[in-house]
Amino acid sequence: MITSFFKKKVEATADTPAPASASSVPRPAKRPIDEALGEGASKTDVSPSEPTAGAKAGRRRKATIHDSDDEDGAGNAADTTPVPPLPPLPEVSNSGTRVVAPINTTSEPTSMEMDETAPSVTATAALAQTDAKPELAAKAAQPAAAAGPSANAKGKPVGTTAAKIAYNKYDVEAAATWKAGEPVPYLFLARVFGRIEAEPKRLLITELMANAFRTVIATSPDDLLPLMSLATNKLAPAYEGIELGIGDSIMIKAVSETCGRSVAAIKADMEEVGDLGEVAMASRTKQVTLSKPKPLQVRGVYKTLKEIALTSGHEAMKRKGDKIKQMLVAAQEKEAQYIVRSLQGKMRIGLAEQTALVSLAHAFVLTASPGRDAPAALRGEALQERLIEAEAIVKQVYSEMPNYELIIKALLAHGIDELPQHARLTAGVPVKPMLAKPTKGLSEVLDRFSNCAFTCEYKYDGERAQIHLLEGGMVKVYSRNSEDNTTKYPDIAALMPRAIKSHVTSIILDSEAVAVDTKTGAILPFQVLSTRKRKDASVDDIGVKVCVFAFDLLYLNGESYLQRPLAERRAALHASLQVLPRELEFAQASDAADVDAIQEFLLESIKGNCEGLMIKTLAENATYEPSRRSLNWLKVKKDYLAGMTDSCDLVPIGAYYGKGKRTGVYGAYLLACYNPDDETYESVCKIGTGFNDEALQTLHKGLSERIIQQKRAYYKTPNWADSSQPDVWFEPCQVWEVLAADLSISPVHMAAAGLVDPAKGIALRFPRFLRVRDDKGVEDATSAEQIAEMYNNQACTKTSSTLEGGDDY
DNA sequence: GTTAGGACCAATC
DNA sequence: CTCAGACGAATTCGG
DNA sequence: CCGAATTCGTCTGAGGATTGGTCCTAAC
Repeated sequence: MITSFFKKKVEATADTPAPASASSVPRPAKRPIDEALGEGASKTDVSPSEPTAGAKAGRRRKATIHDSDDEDGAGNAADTTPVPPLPPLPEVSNSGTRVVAPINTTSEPTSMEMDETAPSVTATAALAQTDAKPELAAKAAQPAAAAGPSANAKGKPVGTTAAKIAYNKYDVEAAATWKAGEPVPYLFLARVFGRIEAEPKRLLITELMANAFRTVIATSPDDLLPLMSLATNKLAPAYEGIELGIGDSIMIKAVSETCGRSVAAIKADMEEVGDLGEVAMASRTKQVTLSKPKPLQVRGVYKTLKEIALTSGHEAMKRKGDKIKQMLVAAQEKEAQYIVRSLQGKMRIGLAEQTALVSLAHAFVLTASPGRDAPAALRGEALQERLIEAEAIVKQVYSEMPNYELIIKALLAHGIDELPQHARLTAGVPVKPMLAKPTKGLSEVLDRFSNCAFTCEYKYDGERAQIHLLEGGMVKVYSRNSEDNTTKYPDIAALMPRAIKSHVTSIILDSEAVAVDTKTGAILPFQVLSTRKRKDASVDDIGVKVCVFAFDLLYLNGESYLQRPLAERRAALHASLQVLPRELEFAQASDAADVDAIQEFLLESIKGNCEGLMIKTLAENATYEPSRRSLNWLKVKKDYLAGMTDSCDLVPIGAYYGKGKRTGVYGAYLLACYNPDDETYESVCKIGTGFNDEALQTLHKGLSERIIQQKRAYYKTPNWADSSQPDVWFEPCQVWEVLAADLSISPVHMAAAGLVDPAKGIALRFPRFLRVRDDKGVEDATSAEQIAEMYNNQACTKTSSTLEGGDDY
């Protein structure tokens, strides 16, 4: 019966909806910041909370390329500034030529020139009033005009091995308004961030950041670590466990208090603007401050953020709040915006770790270092090769030693080429784990690995555990994100000495920690694992037992195994450990290459309460190098398999305003199933992924017409705090097809409450939007009873396994 | 002063 | 964890 | 064979359920 239900779903999914061409709705990746927000004092001010501003923001949001060009043009006009001191921005070389999207042939020729001269200058107040010296702009414009749009500065045709990033025309020293050795003003960084945020091209972003690094290296190298940390929003290595303890709620309060505005007013602005940082900046700019506080410094902001993170105990929130307010009060231009974003943990400027690492590498190539040619000696292709080489070194080193402090110290002291000798893989320091790329099915896997040896392993539904055994016997356990989980897993620490064979003195292994029933040995669901104590657990009172399923070896007896092929690493793994049943085992693996055998193996894995398979090459391209190819493994999860899916038809009953790039549309919806027994709609999950831009627009438009003032009496929805309640409610009017990986007993959602658990309802795990079901009425939505049935039908829920769903494909 | 519950956060997937 | 969009590089197509 | 078109890989930032830990507040 259930199978037939699934079958029905499969058919339903088969007829594809007309795919919307993404080009039909040109939405710029980055919305230029609204002028109204930046210009506080100088212009007739329009508060963002006022309706006019909202309308304006809305228009801007749909801006096409034209608008961005306008922005560029406006930014070109240099200005004077009332706010000293003003460090000049690093100048970008004009290697990049804007390639206007082929669909949009309407852009004017002017866009080119504008772009060449000042690719990232926008009309924001902060940047409009920059120092962009006219001479500089003119200088930059000239060679560009001469070279033409499809050639780089040297006039070489684009396409061959033309310069990736030219790195000309940046006067490292002149960019600094501070004297060498003095602290770098935070304003310098804030302006760089501003330019980066306005720049969609990654190569130019890389260049902007690299130039900022160059200037700081040349003048105040002590500030390089703070700079890197602020740019990537990492206060300390993950394994040191330093957390800000600040979230949106606290930030909203802090902003409202600093700016003397109500929380409600801030929230109202958020609806329009979609970014608390911008709201803070706008509110600050409008404030009249009597005494001017000392300008913020890069190292000062960094230090304060760390202090905030380390604040704990009685009145901690108050003390954190005070520090935040201090910074915000001292903030000028866009400083407030980026301070707020740092505290929120989302810089959203289009530059993240990977790009920052590249910039860092490039900066050191372009800076004279011990035993290296002066950068001036490097030109053209030689320079490019050098940049690429440096990039690889830095990324590689970072993946083996994810610690900016050590890397930057080593870079400053010894330069790039010596870096690997000073920051290498060590037991006790986590390695960035290798990740897997999702695939849509076995056929894709076979496609990809058609001509090389590969192996399949069970994909266990637990938690990644990178286990280090150090010389001397100490054991450390790290998570997927390099957090130190040692005190969470004293049981793993205890089993390691028993598991290693006698020749092993130190080892790093990669594994999945999975909850198991010690009596039966059965694998338990992830939900059970997550109830384990997280900190300072003691071996004696561990409620949930764990079995470690080891699948890789990265390091053995002082030697790195990262460069060796998987076949070899796996052999060493098996040779180094002995199985301790229900405590440490090897991941179930099969080297079979024929389709039927793999299919069978996949089915078995699912019957064994696993998520599916991991597929990895054994010999070629089989090293453990997350830096070079982070997704060299493939995963086949059961929810991608036709016939094994949990697909539902659900009704959107509420929605949340989107933030960031979803500003102006709903960012997420609350979905419900239908319970015909008492004619209610019971919430089963929120959903915020699977929509393309067009769907976001259409759904927003369509459902905005169905808003009701209050939620209906027959909506059974979570008992959330006010701050989590949907921003709007809808009448039941649409049915959406939604895919999920699993169903879980929910502490908040209401679906099928009473049918499986006496009080709790059921929720979807990893829900994603597939399409609107125009063919279904709201009362044809998946019923509460069906949800319960689907829950009970899951492999891990079943007692007597009758999972013979193989017939479905 | 102590404790219980709630709000919020950070972490896993 | 899932997903979409953007850029840039690689590869394929067509004259 | 070269330039244009297309595909592919990488990176970023939107968003999900669920849990334990921390701090605050209100009641005792």
